Amino acid sequence: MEFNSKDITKKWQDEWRKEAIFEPKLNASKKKFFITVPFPYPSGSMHLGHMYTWTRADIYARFMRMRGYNVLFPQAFHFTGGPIMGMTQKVKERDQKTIETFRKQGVSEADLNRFAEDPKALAEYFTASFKEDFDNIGMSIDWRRKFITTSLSPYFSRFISWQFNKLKALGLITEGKHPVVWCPKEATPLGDHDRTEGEGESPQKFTIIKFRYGDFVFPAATLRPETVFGATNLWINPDGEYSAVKVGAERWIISKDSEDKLTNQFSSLGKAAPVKIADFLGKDVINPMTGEKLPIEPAGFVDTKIGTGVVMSVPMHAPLDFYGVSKLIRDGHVLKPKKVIDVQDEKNIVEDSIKKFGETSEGLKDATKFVYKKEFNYGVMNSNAGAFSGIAVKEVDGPICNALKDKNSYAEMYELTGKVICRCGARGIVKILEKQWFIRYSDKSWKDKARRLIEKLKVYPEEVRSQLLNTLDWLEDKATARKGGLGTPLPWDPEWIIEPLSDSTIYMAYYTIANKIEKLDLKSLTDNVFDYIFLDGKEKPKNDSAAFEELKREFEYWYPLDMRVSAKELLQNHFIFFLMNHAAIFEEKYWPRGIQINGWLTVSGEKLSKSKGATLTIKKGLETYGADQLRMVAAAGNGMDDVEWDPAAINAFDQRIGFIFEILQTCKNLKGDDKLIDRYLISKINRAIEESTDSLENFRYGSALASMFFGMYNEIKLYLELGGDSKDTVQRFLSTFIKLNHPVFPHVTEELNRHSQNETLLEGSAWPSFNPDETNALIENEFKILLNTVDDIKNVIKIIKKQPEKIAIGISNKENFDIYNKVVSEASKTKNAIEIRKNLRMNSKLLDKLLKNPNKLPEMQLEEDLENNVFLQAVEYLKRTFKCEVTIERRTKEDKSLPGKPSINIL
RNA sequence: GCAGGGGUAGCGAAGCGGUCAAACGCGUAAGGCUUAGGACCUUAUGAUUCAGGUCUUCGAGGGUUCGAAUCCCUCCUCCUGCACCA
Repeated sequence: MEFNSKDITKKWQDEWRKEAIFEPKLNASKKKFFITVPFPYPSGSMHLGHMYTWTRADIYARFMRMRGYNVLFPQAFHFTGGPIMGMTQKVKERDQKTIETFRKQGVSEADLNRFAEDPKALAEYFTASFKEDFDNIGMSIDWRRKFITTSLSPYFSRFISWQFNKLKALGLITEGKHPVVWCPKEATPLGDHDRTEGEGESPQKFTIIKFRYGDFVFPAATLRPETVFGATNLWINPDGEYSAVKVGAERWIISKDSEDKLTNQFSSLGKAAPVKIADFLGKDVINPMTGEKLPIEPAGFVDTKIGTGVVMSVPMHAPLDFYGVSKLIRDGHVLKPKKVIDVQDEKNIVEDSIKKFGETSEGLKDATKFVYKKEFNYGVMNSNAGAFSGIAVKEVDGPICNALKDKNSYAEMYELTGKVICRCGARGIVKILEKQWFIRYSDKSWKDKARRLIEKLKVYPEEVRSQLLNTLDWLEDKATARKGGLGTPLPWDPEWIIEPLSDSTIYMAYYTIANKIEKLDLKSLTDNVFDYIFLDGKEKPKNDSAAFEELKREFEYWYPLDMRVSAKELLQNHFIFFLMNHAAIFEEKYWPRGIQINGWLTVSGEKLSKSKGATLTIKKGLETYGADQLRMVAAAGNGMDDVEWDPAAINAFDQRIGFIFEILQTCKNLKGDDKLIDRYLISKINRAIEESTDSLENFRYGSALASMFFGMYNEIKLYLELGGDSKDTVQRFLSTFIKLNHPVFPHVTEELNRHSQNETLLEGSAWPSFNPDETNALIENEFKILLNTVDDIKNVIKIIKKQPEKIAIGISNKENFDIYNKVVSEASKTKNAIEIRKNLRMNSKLLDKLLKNPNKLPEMQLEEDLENNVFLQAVEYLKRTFKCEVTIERRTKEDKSLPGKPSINIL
């Protein structure tokens, strides 16, 4: 009988659906397990890269189902934000690449026309396409709970409104201003993906210190306000163009180049009038912190494009300033440089660093970096810093800025960390958005709560935990709404639409009620109702109370979320928000319990992108390879490793499954008795159960596969080769193999299971249990010795280059075994060969040999009889392998035989 | 720049203080099967030796230890994220 794994896929999918196995019901007597994957954007066809993460989740869902859990694995779709609108726009503009991709994926011209008109049509088309692909690849998803986001889905929108009202009531939403990278031509924020140049560049805050000269203010922009105590003078570029600008009641002198920039950052900026900067040279300004008079000096190195074009000179802490000031002093100016920061072991850090890096402009730049870093990390303010003396540089920024504010000498501005060019060609600038809604992720007590959550969380792989905790440290407030795109409006300010990373943080709770809530009257769903359902709100809603009670029971049964599965790029954004929002809104008992982070599926080392994805769609993959075959790819990775798409590996699957099927059919005819090899195989079966259970549980699917699939396959082959022929053992093997592999290869294993006269579905059947009493390390070890000996014999035959007539294998004598076992027991106490020899007090060649290499001390006890029997029972196998007479003898006197290493005589 | 994670055979990887020349998979080679190819089966796949031996490797360099791919330090290099962008 032929076994075609592709033909049976649909059959079993239908069977599972018919039994509604993926649609779990509340069952208080059963442990539940709730697992999710972040919802996808249905803005194109699903490709193999998508499949990777979902398959990993599905394997877990099926694994837990077999272990007796009531598993909920729902899936919704994200319509919020730009991706879907973006695609619509591209179709509308007839973007060639997009149109081509869609056509390849089988989108008709009529559909394309609909997409151009309506983002919803596009999203719904691909939602259906995703769902179909999910089903075809065997995802055990509960589709009753499917929903979409945005105001297109009023019930979900209501839920999001509740969430945001809740955050606001908790004081976690504020309104404020915010610097963004901005395209002046398109008048929109410039995200990384909108740039042709300058990815990763961001606004950097500069402190502006106001130095006054009469009515004028010289605003020096600096990254290091703490050095103000050591300022000797100001620098301006004598060849630069400068202007006087009204800022409030003040008149600022700034470079002409910085006018535009500041216009976007200061709403109160007045008209600019050019000034002759040379007129100010040599005039004295007042240092607001020290009251000292500082002269304005010329310097060609001042870049009028950076900051305000006015620079504070701090020679003892800035190599460039040191260089300039030294020159002035040589020319007879009276300037008195002073140090305000001390760093241990660095007396003259600026001078030394200039010597080290050289006086070229490149060298001075490097020296500057070096000094900044050193002083920031290790510096302490000294007595020249007055009240700030003794404070570490790291901590002093805030207090000094406050002091400057008190003296009305503080302002701030932003500068890009590098050049940014928009796709439209315009050069990006920093703009301060004056009115913007924020989630206060910087809130310290909120972070503390989140920290507690993360410490209790199960994290796979474990390394991810420290990354989450570290992310908390730098996490700042996040803008949470914007003016355009799809989404749910902010309930109190509906001009603003909640952005995608913010409306996807606690929606897993919505899954628990998604299949029931839409039957209720939308109008009845007040915030009080959600409070009642999710937060145990005191106030029991009056209308429809039975229905609400039911929702509450569902939530309380299924929550918290047990596992969230996703790829590594979401870790420091989505996951951190997801965890923080749960910490803020839900009671501790409903905090998430686990997350899994995986890598990507790569092709020639690169992540599957939209363009590559177009050719590696699920539909194509299913046609070419089959569902279980694709699933095997997802099971290849451990931890956060990326997995390379390797279709060649799929051969290994078909071939081995074919072999298992063959055994399944022939094993009925077996009639043998139990032998040592049966005990060996039973022991190995138990090892496979133990190992693969542990690996699956920890999302180490690559290891699980090596054990339960490849490992078990190799063991049954060995068993049969060594003459194993017990029907019971083989059937035991088969049923274990089939069950262990079911989470990864659900279709094929159901088929194999049915062929073994088993009428019940594997889905829902019990996971094999590990029985330590059936393992036998001694026997396993002896079979390993047998195989090693076979290798040795082959090796020798190769060397002597002749077909042997007879092979005599000698098992070592009792005396040797005794010595060997004594060494083993000593070696369990100490690995020190000298000590072992001291403890054993005996002379023996064997002992010398065993102790020769302390790295290779024997670790496992051996039994003479067992070794003898294993070889005796393998005689037929040995004869077959070497095609000659083979004898097994016990050696009474010394020959080359050692315990665990029989002697070989080839004649 | 900051934070986190990696660098092991031709490739993907396992091992994370002691039977490690390195599981498992892929690839490659030889033989078998076949009209032939594919598939499949068997064997080999660090170097050297030619009676089961020996030597050398785990990004580079130092250190700790009887013993290090595994622990510590320095350096090189790759990947991920750094927010209004999903």
